[in-house]
Amino acid sequence: MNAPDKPDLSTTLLVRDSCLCLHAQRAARALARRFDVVFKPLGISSGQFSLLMSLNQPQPPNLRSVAELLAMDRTTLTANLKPLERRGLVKTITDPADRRARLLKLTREGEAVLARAVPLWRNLHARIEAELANPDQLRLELNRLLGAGDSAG
Amino acid sequence: MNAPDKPDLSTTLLVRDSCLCLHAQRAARALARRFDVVFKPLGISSGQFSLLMSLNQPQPPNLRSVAELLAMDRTTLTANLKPLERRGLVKTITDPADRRARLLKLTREGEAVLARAVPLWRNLHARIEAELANPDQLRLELNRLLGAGDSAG
DNA sequence: TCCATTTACGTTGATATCAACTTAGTTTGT
DNA sequence: ACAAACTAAGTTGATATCAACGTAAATGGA
Repeated sequence: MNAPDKPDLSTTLLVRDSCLCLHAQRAARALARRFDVVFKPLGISSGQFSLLMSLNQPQPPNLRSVAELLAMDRTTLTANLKPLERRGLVKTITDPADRRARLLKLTREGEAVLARAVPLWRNLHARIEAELANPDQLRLELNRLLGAGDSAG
Repeated sequence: MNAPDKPDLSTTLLVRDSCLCLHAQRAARALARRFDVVFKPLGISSGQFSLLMSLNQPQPPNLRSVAELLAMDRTTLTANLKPLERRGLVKTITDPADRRARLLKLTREGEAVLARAVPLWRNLHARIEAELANPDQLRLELNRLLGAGDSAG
């Protein structure tokens, strides 16, 4: 129970240079800002683009499955849907096969916004990939970070 | 000016599988949750850990430089400091050499919390690195995403 | 010196994020 | 059929995130 001292400078530098959580947060913030800028004329954010796109399926998915796809908390998704529903880009219907579940569906207007966003996404995304040495490898590694979660080895 | 149609399924799948913004957000969220869990006994989040660690410098940095280091908006940092100041982990002083600037400093208690967090970070971070094929490569690519910002090429 | 510009920061308003708790519908064992 | 367990989702409260706007201090040119 000795009072822990202040971490020394070498530890600080190690964390700053190597922490994958920090590196991922920074990259995520920077990328979000860049996409926010290009989507701004359409009135949507980068996160809203991802969400709308994930709803563009033949069969309307329920809330849980979309939250899983986006690797976000279920309750975060509930919150994120609110402004999109209010603006008429998304609507929800109770699943007739399971009245607990809400199925999420793009409206016509939601589809139109998404269609206009796609060329903007293509343009910026191509520029971003050009900045990278190996985008495919990056995607693979990022996906690996989703897996386990908490299997305390 | 023709009304854009709904994006077709192949486009949707392309975006879902390749969008680096989406992939980065997902990985960032998943990582944050994992670190939040291990830091919970100390009452700090993963983001607060990164922030506290970035203040552990010989010379107290000002707000702008920390925001840059974390690649976050300056006003976000202002907001993030509030709960840490309220809990007495961080204090700020006006820079005597430039009275516009606030210098950010860990308190003794902030240093103590940070010191107790380090072994928890080491443990989880090692497990996470073990899940990856090439952590160094991942960090390099993530850092590349910080650079340009908006140089519309 | 004086004023325009630049720089550092704060506030506000909207959205994003998650844990903890709650409600309601479904499934299962008997 | 019925109660227990499980599952889908909502609500609340705290923090995180950023753009837009506003304030004050430093800087630089005439």
